[in-house]
Amino acid sequence: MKKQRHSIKDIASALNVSVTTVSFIINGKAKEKRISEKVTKKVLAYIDEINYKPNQLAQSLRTGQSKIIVFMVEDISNYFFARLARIIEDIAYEKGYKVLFCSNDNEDKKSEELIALFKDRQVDGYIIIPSSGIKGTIKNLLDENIPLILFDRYFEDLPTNYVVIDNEEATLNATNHLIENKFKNIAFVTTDVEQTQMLSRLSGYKKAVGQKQLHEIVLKIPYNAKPVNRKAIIKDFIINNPEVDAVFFATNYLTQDGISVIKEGFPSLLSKLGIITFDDNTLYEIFTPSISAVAQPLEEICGTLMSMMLKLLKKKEDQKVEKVVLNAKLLVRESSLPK
Amino acid sequence: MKKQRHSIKDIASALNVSVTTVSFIINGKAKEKRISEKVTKKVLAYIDEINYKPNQLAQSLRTGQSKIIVFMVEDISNYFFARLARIIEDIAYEKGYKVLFCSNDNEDKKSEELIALFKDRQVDGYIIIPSSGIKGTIKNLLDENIPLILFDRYFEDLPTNYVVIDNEEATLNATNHLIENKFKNIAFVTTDVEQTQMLSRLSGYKKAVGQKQLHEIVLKIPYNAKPVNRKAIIKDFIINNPEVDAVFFATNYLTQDGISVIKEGFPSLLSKLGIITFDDNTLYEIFTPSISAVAQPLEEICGTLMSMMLKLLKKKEDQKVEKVVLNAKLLVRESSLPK
DNA sequence: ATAATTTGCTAAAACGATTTATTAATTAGT
DNA sequence: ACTAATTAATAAATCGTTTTAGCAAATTAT
Repeated sequence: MKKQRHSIKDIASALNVSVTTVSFIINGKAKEKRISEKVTKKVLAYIDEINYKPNQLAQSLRTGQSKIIVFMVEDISNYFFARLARIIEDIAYEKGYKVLFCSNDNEDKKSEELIALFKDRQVDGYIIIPSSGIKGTIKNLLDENIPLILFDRYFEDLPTNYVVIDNEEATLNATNHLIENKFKNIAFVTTDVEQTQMLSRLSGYKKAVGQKQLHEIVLKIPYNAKPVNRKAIIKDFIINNPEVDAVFFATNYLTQDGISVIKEGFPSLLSKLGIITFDDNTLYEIFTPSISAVAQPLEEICGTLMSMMLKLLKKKEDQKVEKVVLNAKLLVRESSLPK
Repeated sequence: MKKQRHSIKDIASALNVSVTTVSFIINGKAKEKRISEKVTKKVLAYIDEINYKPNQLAQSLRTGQSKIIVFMVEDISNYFFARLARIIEDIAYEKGYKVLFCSNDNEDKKSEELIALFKDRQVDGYIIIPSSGIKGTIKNLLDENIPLILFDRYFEDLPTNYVVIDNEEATLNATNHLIENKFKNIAFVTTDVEQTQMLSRLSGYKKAVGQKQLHEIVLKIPYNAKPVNRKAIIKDFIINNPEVDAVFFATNYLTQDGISVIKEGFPSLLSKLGIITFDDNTLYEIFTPSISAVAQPLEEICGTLMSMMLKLLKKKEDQKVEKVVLNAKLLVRESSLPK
């Protein structure tokens, strides 16, 4: 019952031409290779008739091109990454590429395992959110001249292509927005990971409060802390800093923890506190109060990533390293307006 | 500078043995094929030394196994699907499989294009949320004896493996919960797609209100309506049905639309109305009021899917069709409790 | 009429593995 | 001492493409 898959060989023998001829025709090299109009038509017609589709595996083996790219993020179930994934997917499929998505949980071991895995599979290119300690592995990819783009964060001293947003500018603006709306004691809740994106976000906040001579109130939560512990830390922080009238959460899971703590422990604060979060979520819009967010330009990020990738895939040699910095946008909602 | 990738041939010639011998050893058939202990050790040592990894493409071409499975959902950026994807990813990678995720937007054309695409790539198995009109395509996969599991919904008259939840039971319970909490006029907001999951959800609701002799108040929103139009429809519905004291949203994007409409147009209703939504989201917990949700057992669904898939991949012949129905869980939060 | 080109097509190698069939060298059996 | 069985290894076919190198026939040039 199993339907027969056709191969070039089948076509060739059915039409009494050579495999070479068929291959040339399929690959649009008929004219260039001087295959007669007559034969070309015959073959194309037959291909159409039996609905022949080349075996991609064989093609890949021969050409060394798998037509697969890797998109590695922290956690594909996270809203921000999932949105990116979807946009990348659409562009890639349109261009004839398939995408292997994977999550590294921002862990070096996972990142390295995954990269090793993909190498055996002759993946054509990598778009990666690197965990902090895989500079070596990234450098290897670089040395092997494999198409590679980092995004969201990067390594200062590694000449890689990357696409990031101007995190400092983003938090600077957002913090200023809070200041303009009369918030005086703005806390910045972030993690302790020393990656470029987080450092820039912190630095933007510091710049803003510094310029206005306000107090820096920073809470760094250990990256590996479990949700319960993170919440406990935030709760303590709120108790110990009663002067705080606004909170800037540097990443979305912290926002979630923070709001949860406030809702449980200090419900009256929810409408009083100024709140801004980094990375938007559709649901923030329908929160009560709706939550202001720094939104990354998802389409633009993905568009840039993919057009860079396609360029890299075309000609692998002597390409200049491209560093792209895009701008985030502050979505002002109720939570950051005067109360 | 490009690092040389090693092939079996390289190993063979470096050690003065045949390619066959090396292959046997790599595949653990040394004893079975009577390769001497001595040669085996030598080869293994060398493989380890140069860190040889077989070329998966070549392997796949020869064996017909790509070690790739497809996971097709409506939209990978949707929270529910993204969560599933992540869990599937973890299980698959652990078992040596890679996953091609893709989104069909519940459109037949996309689904069919994607499936056609993957066939050329010799994908080993498919886990699919089918759009409503691809019964034919699914049947073809079935006839070709390709490992296939549908989930979330299925075709009544097609003997496919599937994993779904008991939607009827879920909405029946959830509706009863509203009734027990004194809500009398419970609206059910759903879409007009005639797929098994949506029909069952509706039927569970109808059963519940029927048993208690309450009014059926059902709003079916065209699946293809744009968010703006969906909201307009919901708004009209609210205006025209002032008796409604609770709303059951049959799927998560409708919840979003609904809350948005309520927040904008009828803010006082938000705390008065009973609300339940289908499919949970971490953020619902920290909403004000927190939103009660019917939560599907994600881990269980994915675990079942993958163990079924691995079984299918092992021995392709004469397998019984498996139909698994799991139970959802009602997460009771503020929105469905008495006011 | 002969040499040089052009046209139309193809044989065969290659990609990197797996697997079947076979060979050569030992060892065991009688 | 001669056959049978076992051990150790390998040559070659295969998966389905792409691509290089080349051949024969037809055409053009001289």
